[in-house]
Amino acid sequence: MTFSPRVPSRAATLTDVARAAGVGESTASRVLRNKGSFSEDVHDRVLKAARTLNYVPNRIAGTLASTGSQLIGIIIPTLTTSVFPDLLRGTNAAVEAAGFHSVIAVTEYEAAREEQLIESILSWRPAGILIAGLEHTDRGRAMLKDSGVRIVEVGDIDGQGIDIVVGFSNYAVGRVVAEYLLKRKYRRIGYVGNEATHDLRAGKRYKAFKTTLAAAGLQLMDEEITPGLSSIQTGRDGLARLLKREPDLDVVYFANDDMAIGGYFHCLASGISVPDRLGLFGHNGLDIGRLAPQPLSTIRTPRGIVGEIGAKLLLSRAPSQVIDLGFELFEGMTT
Amino acid sequence: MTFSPRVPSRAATLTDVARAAGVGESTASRVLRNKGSFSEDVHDRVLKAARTLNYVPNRIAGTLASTGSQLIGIIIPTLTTSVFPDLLRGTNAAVEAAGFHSVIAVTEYEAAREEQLIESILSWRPAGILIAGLEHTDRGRAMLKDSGVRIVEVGDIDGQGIDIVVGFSNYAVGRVVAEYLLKRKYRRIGYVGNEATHDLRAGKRYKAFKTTLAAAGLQLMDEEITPGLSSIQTGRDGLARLLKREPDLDVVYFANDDMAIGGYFHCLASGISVPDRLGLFGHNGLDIGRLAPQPLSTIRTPRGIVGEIGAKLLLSRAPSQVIDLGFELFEGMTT
DNA sequence: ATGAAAGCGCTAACAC
DNA sequence: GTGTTAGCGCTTTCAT
Repeated sequence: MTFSPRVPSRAATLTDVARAAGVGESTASRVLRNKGSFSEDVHDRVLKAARTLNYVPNRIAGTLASTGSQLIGIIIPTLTTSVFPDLLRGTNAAVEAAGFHSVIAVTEYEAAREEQLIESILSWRPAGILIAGLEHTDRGRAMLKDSGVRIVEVGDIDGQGIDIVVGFSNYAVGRVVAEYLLKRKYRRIGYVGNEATHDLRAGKRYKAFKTTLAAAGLQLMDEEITPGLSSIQTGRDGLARLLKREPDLDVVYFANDDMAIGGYFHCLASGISVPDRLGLFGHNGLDIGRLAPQPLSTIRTPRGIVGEIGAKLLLSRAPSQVIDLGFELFEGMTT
Repeated sequence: MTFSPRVPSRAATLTDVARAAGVGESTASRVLRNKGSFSEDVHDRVLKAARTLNYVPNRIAGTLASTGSQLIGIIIPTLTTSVFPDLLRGTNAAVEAAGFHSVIAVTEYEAAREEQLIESILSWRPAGILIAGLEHTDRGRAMLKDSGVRIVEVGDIDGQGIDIVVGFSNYAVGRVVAEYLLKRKYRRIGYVGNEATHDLRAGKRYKAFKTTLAAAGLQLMDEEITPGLSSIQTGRDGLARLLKREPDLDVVYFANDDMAIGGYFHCLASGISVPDRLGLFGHNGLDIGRLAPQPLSTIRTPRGIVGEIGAKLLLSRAPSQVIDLGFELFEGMTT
């Protein structure tokens, strides 16, 4: 029987590197972070020691010691539609370019879950938090505000922000869409959406849409609100039910492109001619709508840019502010 | 002039809570984590103190002290196609359900960047890492292996894994597609893809595809490899160039659905009848292809499930293993 | 059941 | 230019 030498399986620490290089810990730290001063010779020895020891710095410890994290919290409602991945793409580019990392959390559009995730993310002491929307629970909002870190709320500017707000006005969208449809002489107007509790931004568009119609002396002929998340399926089924009740509608406004495409499929399947017999209007400007046989009329939102600008401001010392990035009405072939 | 009492702006710490509750730090810690024993009375006092102080635990400190993080590192090539968000959706559900958080990093398909991100992610001492693909730089692979944490490689099972591998065989995909096209009597076959350096999985499909053709005594009539990332645009342009050289092709295999849809658009725009005059075959089973005027023939991959199972195994103590989740050939209307 | 004390691995003064 | 020292906020023995 032989004794095998005890091999330390734990990862190498700064202390190990310092010892191997024959210098003090702080010197090794300075070299590794390229901060402060040190001699050429020491520099080489430390780097060599780090390499041979396969040293990977422990940022957990570094963050604790310096009280300054390189983590950014990202809180979004869902990953099911491409809307938020598009946003993420923008944020991530900016975040990684700055040497930070994103910690993401998905609320599934549930307020209670959001509150819990805010606390959870905050417990990582991120350098900042980027969160979708302006509506949070009182406690959630209080935690964000009291956290002392930069907060960026994205995607919606209709309401009271905490620090920095980047997005566009969903009220304006609802109004613009209504005005457009009215201008195009549509009068028998329907709406297909999902419960506003699930998507507050869609609720704002809906509200402004109705208000604008009312100002023109019109009102929604009928609407179909489906519970749960929006999808191609719910859009398709929703339109079918709506038309069963009101076959004479001349246009339908959908809460988003997914549902609108679903509606479009219903029309294709039922032989309803678009846009002659029925016009369709969506929201978001997703690929799926742009690439449909007849490109979907919709509102194109600057999701990637919102994410990117949001992240950049998050990492900046800019003063609190609201940035309206606007949107674009795309007139496709469904209206 | 009055003195305002100095308000500590810093966040409350465990020490603050303990003091406010009139107990020791360790006792407060036990109560807050519901671990160990304490009296009913102490329990209430600590919780009340925590609430009134708006205490948010500092997991950075907690992790450092307990050497056990609640962070999972996720390393993926891109956020541009919906393939990886789909994956993410699966992982995130499992990760959050277990009370963990995902730290994501995007390599943009660059090996050097991946290596750098591996180190960067590792510096957060995650409980595990989920990474796309089996190919990494030597140093990247070494760092992963030596990290001591669970590593899950997803999306590809053709090669040597480090710990746990979840995905499907891209070689098998290439072979199955070739066999299918041959069975359908296609003989004048072309390929449109992007540089294999950018998407190694696509390269494997391509290779197996050619090998299978060769075994049947056939070879690719022509191919068009575009540099850079794949997109609808590159697929469209690629097919156009390919057909200019070889107008007599009867089917084209694309590296993925994005490119295939681009090719489909080229056909629509140029009056090329699909599939009579030219067949098109993609890969991934994206919505965009499923919802095209003529549903795209493609390979449907179980991305969400791969992510979910991968994450579950990541958090488990399961032994190292390879899990083949397979794929499905979807015969659409473009072949 | 509870508290004191010793770190976790690092950074940031502050000496030298 | 370099080393020593004192924490960062928490968890974890180990007494009591």
